Amino acid sequence: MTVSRALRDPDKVSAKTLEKIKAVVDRLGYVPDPAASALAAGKTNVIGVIVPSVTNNVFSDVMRGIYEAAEGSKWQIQLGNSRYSPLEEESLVRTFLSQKPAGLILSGLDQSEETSKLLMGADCRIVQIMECGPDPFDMMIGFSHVDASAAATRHLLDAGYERPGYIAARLDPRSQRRLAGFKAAAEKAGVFDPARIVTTPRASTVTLGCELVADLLSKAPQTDAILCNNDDLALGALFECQRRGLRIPEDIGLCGFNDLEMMAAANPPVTSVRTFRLAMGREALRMLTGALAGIEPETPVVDLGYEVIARQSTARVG
Amino acid sequence: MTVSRALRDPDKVSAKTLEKIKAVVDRLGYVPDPAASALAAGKTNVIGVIVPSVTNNVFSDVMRGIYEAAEGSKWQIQLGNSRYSPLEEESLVRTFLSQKPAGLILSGLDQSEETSKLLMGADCRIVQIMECGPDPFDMMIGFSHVDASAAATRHLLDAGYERPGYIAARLDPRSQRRLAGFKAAAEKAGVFDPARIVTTPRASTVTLGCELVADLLSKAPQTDAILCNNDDLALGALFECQRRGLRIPEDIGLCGFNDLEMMAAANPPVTSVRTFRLAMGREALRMLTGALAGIEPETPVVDLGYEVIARQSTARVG
DNA sequence: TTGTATGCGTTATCAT
DNA sequence: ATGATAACGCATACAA
Repeated sequence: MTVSRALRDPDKVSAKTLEKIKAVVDRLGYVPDPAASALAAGKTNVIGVIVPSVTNNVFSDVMRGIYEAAEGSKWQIQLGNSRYSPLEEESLVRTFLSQKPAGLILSGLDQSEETSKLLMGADCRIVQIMECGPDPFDMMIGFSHVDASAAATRHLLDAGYERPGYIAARLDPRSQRRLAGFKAAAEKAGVFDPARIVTTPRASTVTLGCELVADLLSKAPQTDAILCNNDDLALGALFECQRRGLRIPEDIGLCGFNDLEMMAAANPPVTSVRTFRLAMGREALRMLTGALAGIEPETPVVDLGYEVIARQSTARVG
Repeated sequence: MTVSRALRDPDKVSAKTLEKIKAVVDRLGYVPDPAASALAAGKTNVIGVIVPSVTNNVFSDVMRGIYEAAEGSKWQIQLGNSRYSPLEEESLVRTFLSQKPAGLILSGLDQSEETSKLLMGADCRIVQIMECGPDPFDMMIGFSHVDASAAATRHLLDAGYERPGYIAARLDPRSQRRLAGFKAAAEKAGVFDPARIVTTPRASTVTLGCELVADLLSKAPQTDAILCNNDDLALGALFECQRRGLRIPEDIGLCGFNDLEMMAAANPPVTSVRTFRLAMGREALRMLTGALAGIEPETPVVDLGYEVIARQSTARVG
């Protein structure tokens, strides 16, 4: 019993005993059994993280933030991949909950009915990431996708483009909200034309960016700017426009979303909407572990905002 | 006890009892406690995976392969991020082993002395991924980085380039072996010049690809082809060459490594060395779970090979 | 095929 | 500050 205390909370043991214990632990190479601990205590140091994709750059940055913030602490990150499927998400939540986790980090606002039920009854802290919305299960950190893409749209219009189009792949809930933001801003400016929207359920790739641009330009050749649902598509769009001899930004403007590192290095550099993915992961974990330590966040919902990074690809001359 | 059996091995229970049990399990929403199971059985269904980076595209593809192969099975994937640090790797191995995992998947051949000791004494199956080498702890699946980059180098020479350079970032063991492969092939052809090698300890980015090319061309302006340690650098190299008005492939040839999806979409399409990352993850998990089920692989070391995908960026005319 | 007794290694609780 | 006891929920070994 004293050993158990010494290892978990050294202050509760006299210095002398502590020393003795440490020596023996070292000599024997003793390592506590987490399973026995979990069984006896009825809880674990596991923090479950569920993301829709482990390949997508966006989520890998968030994951990195989470791992960095957890580094060296007692918290164990456990990663689940829902592959954009609400059913797989539900199954993962079930699995995680059976492990009596200390906390759960989920992506987005659109959990299924069943998942919501599980989460409401869950005896752990929860952080939703990637978006901001009105009704967090517990805590939330992200930004408004509608606002961010509306801002990007206005940037295109302010730059002098008059017939903006939109390309998107895999319409997950966040993509749909970005599309809605574009539509709202374009309608407000009186430049919305559904013929200039091209989408597909396929997953985003650079190649797909090329194809979507080809589609868009054949359907609506007058398009003079393209807002891309993410930077992979934007890179494809850049390549495809250049292959067609279109000058960027003179003939056509280009804007991405997320501001991956490559956008600044491109030729020409591509305008994008910066999002704070590393910080989001880091802060999500901090909110969670803080709450577990009894320190509640000032507000349950944290909006990290976004920033339109204007570059040459939308710097129309004249 | 019968319930325990029914849930783990339904065949050992009569159909009638099974049905009754299922009904009650459903009604009560019973979920077994993995901690209690681990404690009683002295083992778990956890498969620990340690990768050096969760951001790098290369590893995210491998991870995806692992997750896909584990989907729906009883095996629980647990991911650790060693951030290219042998010490963090050692700490992760220690943590994983305390959980009595069924298996471990590690990256590379270069575990520390201490890590090796831990692994030799470990009571679980082990798969090393990313590389092939002579002395697996247990099983191994990957390819030869030396051979792959030597093949890429020969491709450049066969295409008629005569003064190939090499750019690389973050010289982890695999990068070093790729550099060694380039050097060996270039020396063999009598075209090796250390002035045409530019490296940095910084992590690979597209922007860094631009900078390294700038460096290379200022140190060795006669360079007529660049072999890039990975595709991020290659993309940066593409942009930087184009910014400088160099024609690809006429003035300078370009070859990447890994064949990320974007290389085929680029303008011009960029030659790269294809590696089988998704398959590597998938097969690593299959080898592991197969072995756990008593089915040993035909050979402990599996070489997945590589393929030089020649594209326009090295199609020199004349 | 089903059930009983026992123990896994830790922690909560209470006592000293 | 330290220690004794019981309990956590499941699986092993064995019995019926």
